[in-house]
Parts: sequence; C-alpha cells; structure tokens
Amino acid sequence: MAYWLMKSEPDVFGIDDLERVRVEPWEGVRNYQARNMMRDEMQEGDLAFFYHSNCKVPGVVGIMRIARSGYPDEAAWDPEHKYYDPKSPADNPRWYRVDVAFEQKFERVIPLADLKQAPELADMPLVRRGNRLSIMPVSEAEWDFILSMLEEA
DNA sequence: GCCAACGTTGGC
DNA sequence: GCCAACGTTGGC
Repeated sequence: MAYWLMKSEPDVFGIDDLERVRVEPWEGVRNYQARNMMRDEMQEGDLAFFYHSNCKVPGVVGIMRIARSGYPDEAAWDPEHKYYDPKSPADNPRWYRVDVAFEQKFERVIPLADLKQAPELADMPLVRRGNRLSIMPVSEAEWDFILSMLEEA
C-alpha cells in the first residue's frame, strides 16, 4: 500500500466537504505529473493526506482513502464544465481522476510552517520552494512522522 | 493582494 | 525545437 498527499483549496473543496459527502471524484487535475500518478500508480486502498492550500493556515488536515483507482476525468468532456478541455477527447482521454473516501479529520491542522521545520520531511516536494505539485507520493517514514506531529503540543 | 516560481502555449 | 509571453499556483 502506498501513501500520498493531495492538495485542495478549502474554499473550493475542503476536508469538511469530504466528510459530508464521504466519497468524491478528485477531478480537475490538469498537471501531467499529477495525472500520471493518478492514472498509473494510485491503487484502491492507498491512503492520502488531505492538504489545505491557498488558505489562512495551509497544512495537513486529515486522511482519505483511495476508493477507486485512476479513470478518465469526465469533467474534461463537458463543454459547460469548469474543467472542460477540448484536447481531451473521450476516445483518447488526457486527464484522469481517482475517487477518494473520507477517513479522518484531525483534531488540528498540521501547519506547513511546522512541516518545513522538520528535517525528516526535507525531501518532500511540498516543503521545497516553488513546488506546485498538487499530488505527491509520501514515504512510509514521512507518513509516520507527520502523524507523530499530531501528538506534539 | 502581491509576487515568485513554474508549466504551457505559440510564434518563429 | 527554442524561448518569450502568458496564466496559474500558492505562500505570505
């Protein structure tokens, strides 16, 4: 089983939204690196940190589970849709999504500022300057370390 | 709201 | 195939 981290803006879709709907297609990813991970690597049963970006306190806010591995992002086919992409025809889909299921909302946010301070996490794309990758793999050691940060004051 | 960093587009 | 211009991301 693999671990991941997935970013979303809470104003658009946050952990509370996921808790309410329980399962949600993670649509609208329009970056090839992230696409490849969803299409080729994410497996049902994998766990992912839910990360809030572009908000007052960016950070890790909970855990979700991959409920369905990669399949074409149908939003790309709908001209009315925000995520429509005419270059992604139905017979040759360019964009993919996975379904995610709510697992857990943390008692508190683990702020990006704290993640940046931990030498154990220095290799994560998340803490590297200028990195905009919205989906990234997390090693088991990084996963465990981030969870351990919850215990701290 | 600002702006640095990055990915994508499109002219050539 | 290069690279400047542009749009987007996302922290601050």
